[in-house]
Amino acid sequence: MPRPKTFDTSLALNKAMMLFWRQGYTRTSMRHLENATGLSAGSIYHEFGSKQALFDRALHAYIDHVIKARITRHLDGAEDPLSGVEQFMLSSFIALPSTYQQLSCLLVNTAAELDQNESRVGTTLKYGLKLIDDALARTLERAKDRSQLPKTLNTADSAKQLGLMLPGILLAAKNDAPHDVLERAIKQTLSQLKTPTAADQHTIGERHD
Amino acid sequence: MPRPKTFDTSLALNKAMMLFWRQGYTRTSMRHLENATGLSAGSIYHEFGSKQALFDRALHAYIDHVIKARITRHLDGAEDPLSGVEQFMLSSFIALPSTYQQLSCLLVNTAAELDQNESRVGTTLKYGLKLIDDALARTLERAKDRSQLPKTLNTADSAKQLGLMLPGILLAAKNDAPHDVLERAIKQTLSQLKTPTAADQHTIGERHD
DNA sequence: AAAATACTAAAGTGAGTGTTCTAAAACGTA
DNA sequence: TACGTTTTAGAACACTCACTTTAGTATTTT
Repeated sequence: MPRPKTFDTSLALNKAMMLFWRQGYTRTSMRHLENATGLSAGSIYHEFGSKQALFDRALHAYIDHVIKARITRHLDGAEDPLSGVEQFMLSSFIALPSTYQQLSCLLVNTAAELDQNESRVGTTLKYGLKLIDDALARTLERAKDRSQLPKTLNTADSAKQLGLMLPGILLAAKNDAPHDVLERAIKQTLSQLKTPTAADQHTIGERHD
Repeated sequence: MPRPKTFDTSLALNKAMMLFWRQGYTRTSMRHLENATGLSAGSIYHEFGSKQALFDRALHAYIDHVIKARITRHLDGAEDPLSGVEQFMLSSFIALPSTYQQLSCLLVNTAAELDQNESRVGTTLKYGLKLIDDALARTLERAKDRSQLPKTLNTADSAKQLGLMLPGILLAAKNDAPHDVLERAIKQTLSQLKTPTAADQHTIGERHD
């Protein structure tokens, strides 16, 4: 019986996500969001509740679309797991679709910008980061099965090691670091994983915290 | 002839630096800076010109005091260069003096928060990051001289590799990542450097960009 | 004492912030 | 046609922001 809504919620959410991605949370004002979504502030608050809640949903949308697509494409969907991992790492700062270029990563940006006491966004953030770590570990395990990596390698720790490099890579890329330097650091790390080390022997098995 | 100034500029700068370190640039208002320094807004503007200029000087102070102290203590001043590097990496998220605790790193925070077109702060930032990379490379080279690392190791690339991990480590620590996971990732990376890999052979010598 | 400089405190600038209110508009049903 | 309900745009709210101005006071030298 009531008046039906005239806009597409998920389309508006996507517009908001792109804006947050490009500008971060703080630098994006409600006026910007009004312009980007085509909605008025009233409608936005009616639909999403608050700027923070909208951001949380935008972050979720980012994880579900952008991150999961990259995981599927470069990791789980990779024919060759080890070069898939390399592609995944490289794709964090190059070879993005043209519209997404120079956008860094919303997850990393959020982790840096986030105020500790915004626990709602914090849990969404951790969910996204864990998604990446797990996918990396899964793919390293697959590489191990194919004897691309030594049997002694701790894949969970190695996945963490790679995951820890991503923020640094993105920040460096944002600050005009030459791409070949980043590329070399990634390739060096991966080639080190291929070589068995004494340290691996001490940390086989368990490790579930 | 005139009335001499009654406040200590470098002391006020240090107070401002601590505040920026704890809260970041955007979240620190002029009112906060007035309270922290004990100066009135008028005096601050007379002395430093603008909030941005004050931040730039605070960042310089951070580099010259905090960063250089850590480099001297853990890298250049280390008896054992390799374990010095390990201590340097670990000290980024633990074992800080109690007053500095939970403060992450102003350099990393700035790199993340920075708007690309603030070129003044951008150059200061690069200066600080290069300081770290160079010190790491220097110390790895020293470790190589003592046969702690293989002669084939490219120290510049390895320094970059370690430097790229720092932002990730700090962001992870800020987001409640368990310290032992971070510790293991660091130690694993270092033990990998000790093992010669095929990739090293291709990248010996040159590399000056 | 006069001149010059340093500093504080407060008010005020104009722009921008997230959020709420209001009232009109648009629909399905009675 | 009129009603109940929801959507919508836009004004308005109360506030903070960086920054400037002004007026007054303090401390020095000439």
